[in-house]
Amino acid sequence: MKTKLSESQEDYLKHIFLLSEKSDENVSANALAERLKVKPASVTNMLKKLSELSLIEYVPYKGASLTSSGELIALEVLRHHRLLELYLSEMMGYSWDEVHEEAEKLEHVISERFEAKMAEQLGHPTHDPHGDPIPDQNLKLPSGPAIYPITSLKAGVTGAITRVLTQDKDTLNMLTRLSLVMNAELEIIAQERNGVRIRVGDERFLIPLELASNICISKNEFEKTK
Amino acid sequence: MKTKLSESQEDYLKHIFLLSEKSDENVSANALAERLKVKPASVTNMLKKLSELSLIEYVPYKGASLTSSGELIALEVLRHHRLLELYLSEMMGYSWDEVHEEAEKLEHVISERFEAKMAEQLGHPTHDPHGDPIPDQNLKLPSGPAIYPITSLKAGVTGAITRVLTQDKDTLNMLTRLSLVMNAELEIIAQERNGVRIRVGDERFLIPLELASNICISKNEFEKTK
DNA sequence: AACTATTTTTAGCCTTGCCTAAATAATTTT
DNA sequence: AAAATTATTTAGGCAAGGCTAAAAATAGTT
Repeated sequence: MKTKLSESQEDYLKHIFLLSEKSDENVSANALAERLKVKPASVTNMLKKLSELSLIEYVPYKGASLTSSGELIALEVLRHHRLLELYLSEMMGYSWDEVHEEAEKLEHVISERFEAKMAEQLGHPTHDPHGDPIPDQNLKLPSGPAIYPITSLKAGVTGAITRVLTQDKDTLNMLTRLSLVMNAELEIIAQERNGVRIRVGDERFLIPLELASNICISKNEFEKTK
Repeated sequence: MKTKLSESQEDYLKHIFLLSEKSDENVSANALAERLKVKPASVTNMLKKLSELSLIEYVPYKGASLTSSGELIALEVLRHHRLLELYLSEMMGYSWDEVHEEAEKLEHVISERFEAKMAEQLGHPTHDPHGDPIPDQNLKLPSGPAIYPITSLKAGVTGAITRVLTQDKDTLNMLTRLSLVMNAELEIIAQERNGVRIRVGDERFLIPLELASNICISKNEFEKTK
């Protein structure tokens, strides 16, 4: 149980974690296969191995969920990944659409020392460049202020972008061109059947639903009346 | 021929390069096996594959040497490795006995972009923390000032440490404790049968031959007589 | 030149992590 | 509830890159 896992195994655990976050249900072989760009049969194989190692609970035909030790490993990998994204972005001049790929490779390779150095130099940050939360040294996820996908907010609400739930390079690049970057102020103009109409500075956009559901803001407080 | 090599293949090429540097002869399966902590039979296998790929010239029982395309790959890996060592040391507060291990893993994983960013931030350096030369963007090794292992110098010669040919953590740590670090000024007191007697500051040491042959200095010029 | 010792190679096996094709279970439709 | 569709698992294979044991080549000694 002390043996170091393969990169592949770490990836499986990471994506089981990420998929569980969304759905609360057991993670299906199919969903994993799609994520990992691998055939479902290969997933079944790996799930059996991870189950042997007590890193997941796996009931054939019923999907998998992490055990607590599996979850710790997933969080460790996630911490690596998100610290790396921020490090690349803050310290090495990467743009937010470039960080994901590089982090994806490095996350399995860096030492605890490297992780600690990054965290230190970054001032023990709580969120990466996409607003994703970074587990702390004890692998606890930070409890940030409430954030909302812009699809869930009423017209008139304003707030700053705090999270963008995609790692797709081209999408991120597109958002950059629209000034829809981290911390950008934004107003919800209207929810419509084909998207969310918003204002950013002087510009107005109609963001298609699929994209809009990935953009999250923290609502501004009502102005304090003095 | 465009296909990316495995980490293992890259390592073979790197170590063939490093071994050729020393001896000028073909690299033997045995020497490689020892370096790579692998059995000679495994080496033979890999040499056949690398030969297939025209990355080495391999004559059974006669050892291997790099082709020019194999050498380019070795130099690329070496550039990654040495830039990483310097980056870890300069930008992340690693000590020189810690950098090797980490660089060993990262060298196969970082992108060209990462390489370029490091080089840029470090001001396109020519030597790593052990004084090893860093191939430039075009993979040319820098031609530095002449350096000499302290075993090869006469009594009375002084100079600054410019290269230390070991990556052994404990040896490096020991050298640090003795203030035998990069750029330290040093005087050769005498060559003796059991080692080289030297002075560093006020301290005098007798460095065993095996270690001494790994420590290189650039000789000080004679004081200009005005 | 012959014999011994050392290196190197061959042959066959193992594990990891992927694949395809076929079989089986679960789910949805009619 | 039976049939059809979809999801999952089983079975058998493949490539990488190690391993061991045995055979063959080279080198060193007498």
